[in-house]
Amino acid sequence: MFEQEQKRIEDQIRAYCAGAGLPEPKLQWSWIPFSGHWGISTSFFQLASQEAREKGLKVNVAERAQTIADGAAKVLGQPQGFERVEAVRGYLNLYFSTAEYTRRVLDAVLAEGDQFGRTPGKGERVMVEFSQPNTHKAFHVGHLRSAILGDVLARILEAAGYDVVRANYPGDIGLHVVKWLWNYMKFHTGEKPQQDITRWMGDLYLETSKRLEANADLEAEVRALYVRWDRRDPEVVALWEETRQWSLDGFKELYDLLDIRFDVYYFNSTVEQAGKQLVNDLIERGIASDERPDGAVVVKLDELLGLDKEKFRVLVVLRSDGTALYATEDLALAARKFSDYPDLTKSLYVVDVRQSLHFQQVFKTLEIAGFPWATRCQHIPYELVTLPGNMAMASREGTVVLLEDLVREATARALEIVRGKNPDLSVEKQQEIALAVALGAIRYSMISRENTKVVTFDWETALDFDGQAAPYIQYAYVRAGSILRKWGKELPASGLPAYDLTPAEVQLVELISRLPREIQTAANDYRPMVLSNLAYEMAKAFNDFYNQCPVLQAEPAVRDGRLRLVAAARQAIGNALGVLGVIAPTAM
RNA sequence: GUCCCUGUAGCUCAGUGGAUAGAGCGCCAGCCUCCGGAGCUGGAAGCGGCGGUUCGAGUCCGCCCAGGGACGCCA
Repeated sequence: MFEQEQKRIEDQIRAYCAGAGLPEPKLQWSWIPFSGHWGISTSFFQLASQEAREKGLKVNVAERAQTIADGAAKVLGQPQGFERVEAVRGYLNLYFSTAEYTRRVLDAVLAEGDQFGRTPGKGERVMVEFSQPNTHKAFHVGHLRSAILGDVLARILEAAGYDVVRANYPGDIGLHVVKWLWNYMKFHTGEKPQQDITRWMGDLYLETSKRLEANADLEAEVRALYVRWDRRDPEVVALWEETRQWSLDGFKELYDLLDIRFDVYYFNSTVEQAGKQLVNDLIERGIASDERPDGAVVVKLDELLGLDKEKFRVLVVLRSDGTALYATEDLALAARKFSDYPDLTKSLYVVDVRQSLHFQQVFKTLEIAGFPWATRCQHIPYELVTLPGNMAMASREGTVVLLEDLVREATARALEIVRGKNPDLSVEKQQEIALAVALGAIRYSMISRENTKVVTFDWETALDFDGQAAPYIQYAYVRAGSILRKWGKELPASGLPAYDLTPAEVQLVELISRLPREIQTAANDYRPMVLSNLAYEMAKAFNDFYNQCPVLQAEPAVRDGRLRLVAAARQAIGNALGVLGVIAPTAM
């Protein structure tokens, strides 16, 4: 937003350095770090140090940097668009004309409306694969991180101008499914889930695990059933298809609840054959070694690459009995994606960090096999959601917190508060708000930290709506809307603020102005946290402003400026929440 | 054994190589005749260790310590 001014200043400083016989400066700008001040800053330490080296001088770098900064400040004088230039402790600080820049930022936000922060199309298509749920199992809080992280990543990439394809890869076949079918056929024939489908499926899975644990002899029956599946026994296939659909229906309900959608579903069961073919091709081309019947089919990556130290190790691509592994299917899936969408510039996999090596191996194998798109595949790892005591959530152990339970508890807690604060609202409206708050809080907890950090789930934190959490941001949004509703008229026309802005106001405007840039950063680094942090900071700055600066009671000239600021803050916070997939309510 | 991730306040986390390391929770003390107290103000409290690079290191490099994870037929 300030590129032109910055460029002009840079040219002047360069000219000054050239004239003073100094080396060419690099000029890295940063924001003035003192809150309540708004402007850009650069230091001359590097330049001073470089000069000393080149000229073989022994100087005090800090002093020399200050001298250079002084000189630059003198040359710049009072540049247009800035209200103050200072050289202090080796830094050159340029303070914006806050009135002018504030007007510029607010005008941009209000003109762009819900597009503010978003970047027009880049013409690049990216696929994000996320939320790979196993059918016939429960959907618990541990599964939530991939679903939400992937969804938010997709939203951020879209906002940053990418054309995003959202892909789901359900695990719809495998031993866990056959076990479930075995239990169903033996003990539950004819039963159908009525409501809470996913819970019902999960309960049956847990029951299955317990039965098999209690009696090891039953494994033989499961194996027999697996053989029937492998032969595509019509009865088994029909039951598999029917029960799989129950799971998918259940997942659909949960995704709808979470406002998560997919453009394409790749089912695990549909890439098995293609995977085996691909492996055969690798064997023929000498990339994979067929060690059957004594061993499996493997790709000796380090050997193929001529590496001395072990790095990629060995990837098993087919079992010794010829059946497919996860790796078999992943090879085919990657190819399928680029066959369906040849123009993908990136194929992202949002999968937990434990599979880092696996994906490195798969992608490297594809690269060796000569697929030109192999280098466009990238794993986006994230850490797990665990229970206190670093206990993993495991369906077969039953040590899980179900998504349904979390949403229900959180909504109940939120509803209590909403009722107390908004007794006049209809019950439906109260419930709607409570759900928005609950879902927002859940979402935020999954994306407000580094992807590589473990989320420890505990009920107390999950149900705490105070402080650094989505409800705090939603609350700031509601308060801003409340002021505008009370005002009830058109926004005042644009103009330079006719008063000196307080530090709180400057801080708020500055944060708002960052939104477009931070969305880009979040997209480039695949780090939603960058945006969730900004959203929180904007909300915090708004609450500061709200407490310190009366709007409607202020004298008209001040009031008009602040009304535009409130409207812009509301817009920016709302847009940020939108990109995070958090509902911005009108009351709460 | 090899590789990856993590280590910042009592707890949970931020912190583009740059100025005074910031939030939340919890604790203590305050703030509703004033636009919504899911809020605000103030207070106590911190970079795992040792070296190195650099004008400058929480940040980069090396080694160590601690926790977690992955390492040929689980997904």
